[in-house]
Amino acid sequence: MSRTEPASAATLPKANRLLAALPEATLQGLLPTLERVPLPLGMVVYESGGTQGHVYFPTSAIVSLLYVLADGASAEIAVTGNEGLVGIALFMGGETTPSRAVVQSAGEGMRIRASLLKKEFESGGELQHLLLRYTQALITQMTQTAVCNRHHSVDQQLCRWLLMMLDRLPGNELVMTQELIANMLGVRREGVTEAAGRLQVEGLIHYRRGHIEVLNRPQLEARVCECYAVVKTEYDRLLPEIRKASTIN
Amino acid sequence: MSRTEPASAATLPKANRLLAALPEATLQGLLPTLERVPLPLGMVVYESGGTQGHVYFPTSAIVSLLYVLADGASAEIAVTGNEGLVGIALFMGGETTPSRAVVQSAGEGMRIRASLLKKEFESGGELQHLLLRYTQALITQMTQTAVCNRHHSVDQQLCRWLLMMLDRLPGNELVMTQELIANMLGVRREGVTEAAGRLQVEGLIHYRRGHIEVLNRPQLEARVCECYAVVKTEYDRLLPEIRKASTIN
DNA sequence: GCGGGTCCGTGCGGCAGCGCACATACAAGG
DNA sequence: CCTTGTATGTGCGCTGCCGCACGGACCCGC
Repeated sequence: MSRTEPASAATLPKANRLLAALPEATLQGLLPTLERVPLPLGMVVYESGGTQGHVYFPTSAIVSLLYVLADGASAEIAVTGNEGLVGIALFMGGETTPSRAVVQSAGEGMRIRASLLKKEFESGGELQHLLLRYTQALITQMTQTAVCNRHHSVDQQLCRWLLMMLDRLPGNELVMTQELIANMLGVRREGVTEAAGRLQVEGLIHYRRGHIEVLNRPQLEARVCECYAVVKTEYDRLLPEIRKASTIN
Repeated sequence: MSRTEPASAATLPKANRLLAALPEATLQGLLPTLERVPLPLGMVVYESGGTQGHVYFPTSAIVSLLYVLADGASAEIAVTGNEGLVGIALFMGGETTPSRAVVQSAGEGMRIRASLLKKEFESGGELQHLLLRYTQALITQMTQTAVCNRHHSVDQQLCRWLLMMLDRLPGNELVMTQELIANMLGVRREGVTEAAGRLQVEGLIHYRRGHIEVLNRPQLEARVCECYAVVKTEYDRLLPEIRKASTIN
């Protein structure tokens, strides 16, 4: 909102830090099918088991990988912002996954035809290394989610989730209802209401109808479980190229 | 135990279905550092964050990827038997992961120097495709673990865990204490005792001090949550080469 | 400025799983 | 055969989260 992003075709890809980390020549090779796309809130980028022709690189949007059970219950598996991409199955060889990708925070992204990206990937250069290291970072996020689901309280998980979103947003306010957060965490809406209420009483956040503002990030970090730091450290270790100065604490 | 496996260097690698699926020429290229190793119960194949020079292909052993929290609590992330390999970080580019790999069921495996495997991987042939598809299958197992941890009961998770072990064992008896199972599932030992007791009363399993025998697999499958089938279906879809006739139900 | 849809707050009963404590039973080795 | 270490059974109070129900508050658009 407060950002004025230059819209030229030459600089926009750089808004995704994974694309920005590519050698210039490689990026040029991708340009033919690289296109800017809006990613509105709630858009289903990939459906579970469905095949899709494009790989998405969020620039300002945030996309969640969500698993939906047969009975309708759901759980977030991982989150991707402008540090990553959505659609690893398209170069890992499986074409699809049993999970759904949904836009959680509206914005934009770049997309590339899967066939072209795969061709570049197969040529085995820096792009391949980068995407594989990103995939490993994503794996870490997924495994840590599994552990966190098993052992940590809703309070802790809410803190973790807020911090992860914050790392992928320009400001410190997120547009998000508690109902949606509950879907992501796989808990009751009331559970989120109570946890968020506690955080608000202590002055860490302030919220109103679908908006959450983080007032005291350090306190949030003091209260979160170890899972957050583990994932963040792995991202920094595996993908030093995408480090974003503004979120290094 | 009841199997008589020929020990010749020419056929032993085939006991790992991932190795068996490789083109003969590729397998030949790996032979120089391919060696048979015992994998005794409790052996730590990889330590969290540690670097290791070999990638392991279990032939008769079962290895769990385990995450151990700072307070000592733990949770299993994924399981690997003779359908897979341990050490994906060594070709994904990260060298290590924040999780531990522990032998859960004693047996043997083959190992290869990581440098050699990585070199073959980088040459981009069928081996690369196979390992990447295996990695995607493993990702599915991890994400499903996350979902299962969030939404399903200890009873259901125990069924899932038993079936996964069964798929990777020659017979229908596993050598495993309830304490260890509890560590894997990330629950109390007593919780496993109670869940296993219920299964025994209904005649699905029989156990005694560290041994569990599955008596009625179909009933176990009827009682398990959907997570088991999702993962199994993805393994079959992504890795048709490694399909094992004896466990197709 | 008013109405209706969405979002949030709260209360209540219920239950699964936890942490703890201790009793029992089994297996292996002297 | 008996001891010892380990594995399993059971009980109890507690807590975190669930499912449900409903009241209240906010915001947007007419």
